[in-house]
Amino acid sequence: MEKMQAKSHKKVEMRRMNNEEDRLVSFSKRRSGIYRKASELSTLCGAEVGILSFSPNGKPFSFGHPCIKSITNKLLSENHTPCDGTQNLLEPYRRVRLNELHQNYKEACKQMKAAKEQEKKIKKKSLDRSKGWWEEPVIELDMDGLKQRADLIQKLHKRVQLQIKELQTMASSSTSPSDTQTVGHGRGPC
Amino acid sequence: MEKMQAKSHKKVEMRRMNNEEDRLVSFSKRRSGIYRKASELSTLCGAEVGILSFSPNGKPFSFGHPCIKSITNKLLSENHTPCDGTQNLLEPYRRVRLNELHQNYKEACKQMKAAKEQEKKIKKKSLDRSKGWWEEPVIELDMDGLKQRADLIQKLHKRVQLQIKELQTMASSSTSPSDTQTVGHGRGPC
DNA sequence: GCAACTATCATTAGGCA
DNA sequence: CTGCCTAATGATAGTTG
Repeated sequence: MEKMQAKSHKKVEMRRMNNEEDRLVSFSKRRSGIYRKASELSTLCGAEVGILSFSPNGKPFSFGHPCIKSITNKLLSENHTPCDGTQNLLEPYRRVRLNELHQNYKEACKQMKAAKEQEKKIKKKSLDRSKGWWEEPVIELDMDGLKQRADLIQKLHKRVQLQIKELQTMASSSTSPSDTQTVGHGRGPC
Repeated sequence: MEKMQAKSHKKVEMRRMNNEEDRLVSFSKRRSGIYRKASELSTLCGAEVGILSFSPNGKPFSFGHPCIKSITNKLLSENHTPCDGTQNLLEPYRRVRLNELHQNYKEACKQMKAAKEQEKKIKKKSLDRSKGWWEEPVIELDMDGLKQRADLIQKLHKRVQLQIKELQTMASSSTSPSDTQTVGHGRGPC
């Protein structure tokens, strides 16, 4: 069929697209673009980048270079001494304290990761590998595997949750009562 | 001063830049670009995006739209019913199980957030506000405040950690022994 | 849904402040 | 580290398989 002179695109307004499908398509394309950018940033500059996003439909995606896990770990453990000749940001003393505080986060993250791995594995079975190394859709669960796992963890979870609630209470009473604001663009209620 | 005919840029090779300063400059510029892209993605498509990155020097930056916190929360709670007419990905039954599992993660995250908030507040005091609403450097801690907080949390942490370790052990024994691999680009050892 | 295409728009390297 | 500048590269809307 003869190729029509592609009308190419107009300047796009920066506001929520009206058409649902357009939003999804644009999301896919632009997400790819951002992943490429992030990858380049990492390669060119030696930085580490992690991205977590939700599609308009609420479908979650994640990206990491070298991998999401190392990003989250690095955020808190900081056990290595990278190219920090110039930065004296976290002194050893503070770091020790921070590390201890952050253990909680790391450990809990492992649980999440494990769950996500399972989802990923299942999803990946029916996934085209050549799509791109950087994309890891995290959806759709294996019913049986997850149920077993959830039952198991659920029991433990209840115990842990009690402990954590205690921790929450004491911690919040030692600081300002309303210390949970974040910056962000603040489009909606946080 | 007369403007020199800007030599403009050559095609850039996709490999780690040799010059350290170039890397830092490029990191800043490209990071800004990625943030803009993420913001656009969010605005145009109604998606939620969170980005965590480390500069070549290890300096951490985060970005979130509408805010980082809502992203991490949304990842796990999923209490709302968005535009999911087409997706039947997580059925109610599975979601309940998942929610319980994810409570752990959320609670632990709160601790982290609280700590990060504190860092941020302190840092923000001496920070140029006009730089941009989307950037939140998370560095440099308040010695006294953090110490107090850390001492408190440390005690509780130890108790919780024990519980979590149990949870870890039981969980991993119920799945494959080596279930902690992640995808990512895998540049270095994960 | 993604892949290819291409005319247009958008980002950015490099230089300087 | 960021902003401004310009020319050059890069991303992508709109369309077709």
